Amino acid sequence: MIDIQLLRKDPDAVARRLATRGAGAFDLDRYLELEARRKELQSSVEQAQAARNRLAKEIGQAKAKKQDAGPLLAQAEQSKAELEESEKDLAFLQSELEDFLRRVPNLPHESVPVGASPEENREERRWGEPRKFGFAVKDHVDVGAGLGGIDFETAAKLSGSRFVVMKGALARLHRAIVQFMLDLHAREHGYTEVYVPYMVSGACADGVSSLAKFKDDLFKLEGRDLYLIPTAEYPVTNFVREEILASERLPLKYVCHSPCFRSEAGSAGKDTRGMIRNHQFDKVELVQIVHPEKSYQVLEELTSHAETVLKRLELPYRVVSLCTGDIGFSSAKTYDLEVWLPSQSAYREISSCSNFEAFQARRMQARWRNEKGKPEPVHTLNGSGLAVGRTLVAVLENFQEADGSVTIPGTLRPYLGGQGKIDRP
RNA sequence: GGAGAGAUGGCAGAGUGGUCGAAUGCGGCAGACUCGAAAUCUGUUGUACCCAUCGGGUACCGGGGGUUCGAAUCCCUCUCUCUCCGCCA
Repeated sequence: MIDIQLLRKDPDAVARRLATRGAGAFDLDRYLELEARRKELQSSVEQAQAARNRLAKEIGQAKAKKQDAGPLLAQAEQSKAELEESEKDLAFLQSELEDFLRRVPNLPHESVPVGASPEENREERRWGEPRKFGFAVKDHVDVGAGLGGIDFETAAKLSGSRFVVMKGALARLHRAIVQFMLDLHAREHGYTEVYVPYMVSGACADGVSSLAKFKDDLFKLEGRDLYLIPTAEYPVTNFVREEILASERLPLKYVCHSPCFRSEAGSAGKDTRGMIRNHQFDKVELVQIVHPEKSYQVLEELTSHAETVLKRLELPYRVVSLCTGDIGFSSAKTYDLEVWLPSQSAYREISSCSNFEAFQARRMQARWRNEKGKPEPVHTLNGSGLAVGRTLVAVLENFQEADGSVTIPGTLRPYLGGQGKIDRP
């Protein structure tokens, strides 16, 4: 949630900043109306409650002194129904306001480029030189099929479209990529490796994003309040939900490998071929819980941790700062890492690194105790480090050879028993 | 899946209808004593919200609902934890 104090103090400024995300991000008039009604009703309810409490106390005292409490009792009974009525009204109004506020996206950071669509994202830097191929490049589907290791027909038979079966050397390569990423972040970047549930409650889902707005993107378990995680961010960030952390426990740095499940409800016809956009894919996720004043420095660090994966794998990429119209619901600022895919002659997203500031922390009630001993929301960040399926795609495409084999990047070879190349079976 | 027990503040643990936001102990913080520390003593120590200048008020004893003038305390329900039985990778 956005900062309610800020919203009360200067609703116009909040509305102006949210407008940079696009029309309809925030209905200022609706907010002002709800808030005005809430204030008035809450004051009157609390005054009535105070009167009731006073009266109840007097009745208790009268009874203790064996005095006649009859008149007081009659008086109390009389005002009861009226109070109950307005308490109900207030509860309804408060939940209405809460629902409204939970649907409001985060305020973009001032450094985020203002723009309506991905075309207005800002390229920050490039790394690596796309390789010149002396032959016609194949995409990862054809490379994988040629090696007999990627099988979409079997996957479709089992589960429909947007799933994959991997076999043999390619299944091993997939696993090697996971191991390499986990080891890199745990050993060199100081993250603690964690294993987590792949299903979380609706409350956890609403802690990191808006369940009301995005439930169609998730797979839900029939008849239960459980959702398959679309990213390890969901369980891992919620580690600190409803906690008040001692200052010295920060920062918390977690790295987590998990499968991710996405319905891809709005993606009909998009990236239908191959492993780019599947219902199930693996990802190694980086999550940090930090002091508020450190979060922008940490965003740069976390992004560089994800970049290190691409550098070690010798995959050319660029870093893009998403514009106000393209950043996610909860994010204040996001860098996308885009890897070079020769078959598309384009950079494609392989990681997304975001600072959510206190937005998720307020939704989750995740706080730390500041120097004055007061609880205040932590800042949360996460980034893919990286999406495993897309990394496999990038390796297959960038390291393919004219004879159909694939050279294995040096950094992965220790994870494959020293194997330097994947050949036709 | 069946039977039983339980869930109270940072932790332990009392409290079975009225002055309980909650005893007591531990821990934390501040002070006294000390050259300093330990020990001891004294004080203090939950969260959110509302109105307001000081200050006052409301809510919260696992979640939700109910009974009552009044609920940590009584009733219903859900969740979780523990013990025993069954099943099982």
